[in-house]
Amino acid sequence: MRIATWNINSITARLPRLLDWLASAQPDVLCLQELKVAADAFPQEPLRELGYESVVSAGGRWNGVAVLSRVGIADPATALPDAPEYEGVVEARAAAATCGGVRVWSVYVPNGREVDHPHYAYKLEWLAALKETAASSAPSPSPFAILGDYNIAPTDQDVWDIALFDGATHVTPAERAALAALEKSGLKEVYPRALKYDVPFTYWDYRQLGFPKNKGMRIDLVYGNAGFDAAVQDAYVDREARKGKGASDHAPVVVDVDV
DNA sequence: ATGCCGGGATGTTCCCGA
Repeated sequence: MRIATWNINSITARLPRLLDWLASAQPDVLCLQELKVAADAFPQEPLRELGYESVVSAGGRWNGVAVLSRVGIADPATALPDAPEYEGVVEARAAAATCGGVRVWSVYVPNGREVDHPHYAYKLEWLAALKETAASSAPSPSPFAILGDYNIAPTDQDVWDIALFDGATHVTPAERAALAALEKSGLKEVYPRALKYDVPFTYWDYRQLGFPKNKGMRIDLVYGNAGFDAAVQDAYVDREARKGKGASDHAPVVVDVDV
């Protein structure tokens, strides 16, 4: 089974590229983030024509996540249990489904903006809620994984120049401690192959030739429980999808599992 | 080569992303 995650930065703007990518990469399950679409504008029909059912948590202009599956959907969820609110709202940042026997979460972790911004405290609260979900599901003998845009670079090597991130979000000890907490809960990161260069970045800013100069970040991550990790056959970042006009600023992470 | 930001609403400007 092929499972992938991709921050597509607007499913409306990206629909032609999304449909092309589904047809060529042939994932069985795809976790999407940053849909930037209202629930009633989610493109169910063209996805259904390619054989995909969807669990959608749509937030309108911002956020929005989904799980697409062509191997069935059971026990759908459209929010993280005990998800914290931001400015009085539970944002559309998590969706889950059991697809072909694998429990899959698609998550869009809050950005944090600046370390002294309320959004950063919210980010850490959100990650604490995510850890609770991880801790309750990781012991399951069935494969379980949380895929998505974590907005955290796990190590200093996961950004193109750590010196430029002094005092910035995405690299702080507290954020990395949240990833360590997921591992303590029984999850392990699935590290993708690099198809080019040493570090498999997943995001490159649109500005200042970020992609051609490979000024990227590795922030789209896959964490799985023991059953999932044991089933992994291959994993890679499909940087081809970042090329050309009309690309998302993120590339998909693809994981092949033998389940 | 992959080429100098893009998306969407509050709309012709602003907020957000990381």
